[in-house]
Amino acid sequence: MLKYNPSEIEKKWQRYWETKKFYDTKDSVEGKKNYMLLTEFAYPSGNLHIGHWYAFSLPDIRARYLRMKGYNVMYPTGFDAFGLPAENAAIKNNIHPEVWTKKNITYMTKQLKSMGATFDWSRMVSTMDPDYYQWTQWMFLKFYEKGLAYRALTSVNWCPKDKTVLANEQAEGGKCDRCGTEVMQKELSQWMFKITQFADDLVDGLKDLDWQETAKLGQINWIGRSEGAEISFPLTKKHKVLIIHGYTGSPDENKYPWIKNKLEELGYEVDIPRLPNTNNPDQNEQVNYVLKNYKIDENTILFGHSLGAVVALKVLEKVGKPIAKLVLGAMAMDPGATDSRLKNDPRPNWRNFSWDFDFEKIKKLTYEVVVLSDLKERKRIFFMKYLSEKLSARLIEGHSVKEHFTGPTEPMILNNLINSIKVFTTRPDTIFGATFLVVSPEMAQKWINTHGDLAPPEVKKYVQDSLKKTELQRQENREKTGVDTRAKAINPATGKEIPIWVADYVLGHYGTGAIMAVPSHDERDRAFAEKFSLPISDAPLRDKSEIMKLLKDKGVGMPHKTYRLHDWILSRQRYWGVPIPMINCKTCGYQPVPEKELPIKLPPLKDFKPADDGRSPLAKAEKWLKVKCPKCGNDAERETDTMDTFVDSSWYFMRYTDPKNKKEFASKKNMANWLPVPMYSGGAEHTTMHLLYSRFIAKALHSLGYVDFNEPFLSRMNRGIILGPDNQKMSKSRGNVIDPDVEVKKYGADAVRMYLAFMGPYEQGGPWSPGGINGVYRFLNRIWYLVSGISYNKDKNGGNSNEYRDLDIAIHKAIKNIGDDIEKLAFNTCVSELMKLLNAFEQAARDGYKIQNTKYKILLLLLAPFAPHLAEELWQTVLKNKKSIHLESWPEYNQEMLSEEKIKLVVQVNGRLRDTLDVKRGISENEAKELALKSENVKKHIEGGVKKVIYVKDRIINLVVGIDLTK
RNA sequence: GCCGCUGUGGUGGAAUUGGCAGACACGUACGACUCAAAAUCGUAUGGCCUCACGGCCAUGUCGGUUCGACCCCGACCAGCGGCACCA
Repeated sequence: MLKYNPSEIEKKWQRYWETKKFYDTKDSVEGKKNYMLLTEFAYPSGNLHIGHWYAFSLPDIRARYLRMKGYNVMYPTGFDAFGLPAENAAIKNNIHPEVWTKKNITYMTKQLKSMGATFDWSRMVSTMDPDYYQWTQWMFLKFYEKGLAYRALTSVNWCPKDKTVLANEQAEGGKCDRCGTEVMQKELSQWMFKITQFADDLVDGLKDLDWQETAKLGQINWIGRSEGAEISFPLTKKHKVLIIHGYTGSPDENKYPWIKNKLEELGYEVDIPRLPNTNNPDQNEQVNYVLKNYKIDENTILFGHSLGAVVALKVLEKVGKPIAKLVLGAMAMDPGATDSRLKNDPRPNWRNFSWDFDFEKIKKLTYEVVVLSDLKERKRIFFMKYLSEKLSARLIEGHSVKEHFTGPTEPMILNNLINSIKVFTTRPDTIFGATFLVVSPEMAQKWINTHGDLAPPEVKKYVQDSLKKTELQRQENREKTGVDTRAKAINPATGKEIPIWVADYVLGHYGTGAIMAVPSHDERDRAFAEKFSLPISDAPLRDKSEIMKLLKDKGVGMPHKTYRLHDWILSRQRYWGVPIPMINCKTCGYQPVPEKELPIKLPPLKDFKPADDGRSPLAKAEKWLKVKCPKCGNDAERETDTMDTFVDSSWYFMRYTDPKNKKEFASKKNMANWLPVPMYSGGAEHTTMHLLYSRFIAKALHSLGYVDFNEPFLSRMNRGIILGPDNQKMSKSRGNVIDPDVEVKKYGADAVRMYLAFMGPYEQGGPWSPGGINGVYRFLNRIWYLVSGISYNKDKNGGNSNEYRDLDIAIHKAIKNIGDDIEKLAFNTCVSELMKLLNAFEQAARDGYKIQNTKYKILLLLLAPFAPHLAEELWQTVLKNKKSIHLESWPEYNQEMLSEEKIKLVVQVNGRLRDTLDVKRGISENEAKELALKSENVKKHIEGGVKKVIYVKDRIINLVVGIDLTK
């Protein structure tokens, strides 16, 4: 008898399966349902670790099982090939990232093949392949077209060591997640994806997904939706409001008298110039009229409505001095661009209005710009968005407003005219206890930018100092700091005047960047109030909806949602990534690369180290860099930043469905064959990154009509982590690393796979136990000897089915339980079942039964997904089957076999076990009672007399004695 | 601080979801084989009392609901994870 030699048989069968292309998946197969089993593809770090085995070999059990159940199963894999570690390793070893990465891919492919998994290598994708990243670039362009990708100046996480920007998700706890260096805040212009546009959908969409609760909650926490209200606290400083009416308008027109009246009630001074020639306006004439007759300074709030907004912008541009606030309501559009009504307007002066503004200049002249959209015409909304982007303005979309703001009362305008500090709160019901306001240093800085002269020096100093600090430094010091701005606001609920402070415990990037402080209800506010002796009010709570109604009626508060989630900053100042397909032209600004020029290939570069000025190494690729502007044809430069690799990896599963497509990232038809992914397993560390990004990309593509699904992953299993034998995280320094190659050499791939399956629940992981894998290895040996020890044609006497009944029952139970448990991904209990089944076989053999060939076959079929090599070897070599075991069907179980005729009935007295009876299945309560009462041990315990009998058929009979049931 | 998860033998873990707690393994002890060891096979293995039949205790702690609770409810303790000066 030959010994079980895994390394020999495993190589043999791996070659056999590969040559026969067993696992190259067809797009569809007649009569079979498609099933894509997705696991996160690997980063080509250079070596497979035990975690990879856990990630890939366990889902493979399910893949093999589903194949046997008749599915057309795709089990794809690939490589997430771009990224920082490749570049760092490359720099360290003085080898090109591409060479390094390709070498790793080759080596890891070999390692992956040693698992004996059913990977479909014909569909392998690698994100560094231009055929792949051309579509990553294409998606960027499509997103750019629709405003889902944009460039903006933001405060970003900057790693001084890696010299690159990091997403919030990559800078958790204020440390770079690659190198651990403390992250700094830096103001940079970056490309971003508008993931916040889908924030609600990303939260609400989870409801219908079959994901682990922990994964769902992780995302919900990360998105951090808070529902509350945005409330305006008017400043006590009385401003002058200058209202510029629109085309054919006048100070007497609809809402103006009402607004004027209301503002004056609040103590504002209001001017509404009666503009000359309102029915046939001339821009210069109107602008000059305003400039001549009205004083405009830092106390002025300027409001322009419709065509008046155009006048207002020109007025401000000409004044050239800061004003308090600029409000543009329902602004008329550039006639050349969109509005045919204007274009065809017969009045020549109208058309001669200039829409050419120096937006940068205007931005610097205002502390705050608000754009009010009337939300009635789509073109107009588009223009309002454009305008608010140009001016970095708050865009307020009107709800239930009169068309073009022509109602006799317009609270939305009034509310936004008042110069106020807006706060976000989840507790509007505490507003009566709000005794001061606190603004963040970021918000204060904006105000200082335009009104620097007015700010007290200690405020300037405090703001400067705190903005220098990193996020981490600001959070380290929990002791409250802050200064009084000396400005005052009115609490709109109490009407009382309250101070405004600036303090760094208020964050600039959350909510409005300012809070109403309620020391009586908020610990932080209390600590602050106590430290600086600010008033604390014990005003009682009010009913939330009552408060909201009050604030709404006053026009100072609206329900509002805020998110912790920020837009996805995807620019990376790095070489080893996908170039962002944009061109920067001095005259035309950023222009998209024409689609037909894709892919923009990463230029070969010898020196790919990041520059000290923070510019991407791509800036050194001079030939590549210099291009013509696609719009004006003048000299221009390519964008030198590359994309965050999470962009690459957020759509790779779509490519699996159509990996060779040259015309699309994947055809809708092919995607329909496989997507959305029914089952995705991977690491819990990706909950708030990869999984969230992928969901966003899918939703964005869906909204643009390129994919038919809105959620990419219907179910998700986060797998656990394999720890070292010492129950600690594996690490070289601890010396507790288990090398899968070593284990495979010692015990074989089958044993490694099966032990990983056996060690515990998949979502839990656990410590690697050398004894544990040895136990599994022993089990495989026992199978080997059991099956290869049989001799044929000796089962002639085995026809007596009664003799085989115990074994048959064990077999049928195993078929059912293993199938059920694989479906549940409860691999550990599957292995237990297989062990029990082997015990039953061995018991039968020990009892002298001759075991039929067909029974061994079932044993091997059940084993096949778990130990595919051993099962194949015994199936073909020992049992002499011509066809591979992996082309066989999963065996059927016989329901009758599962319900044994004889069962053990548990007899309890007062719920305590007193005896077990061997009885026939299905006996009646009376029969059971009679039998139970005969039991000697039961008799001893029922002396008080049986008061009540609980009978659960085929399970238990419980005799209740001496308990007063009337109580 | 908020949210969530988990507590079962010496160890990893089972338990048909309210019906025999500890399946299946690891480990340990003893035995068989062996000159011996390893490997393999067999027996035992939650604790306490008992020669035994059997009994009592036992699923983090305390209490409750129930004929009956690892499972449901309440309070607490411990560990892990996510978020965190997020208003």
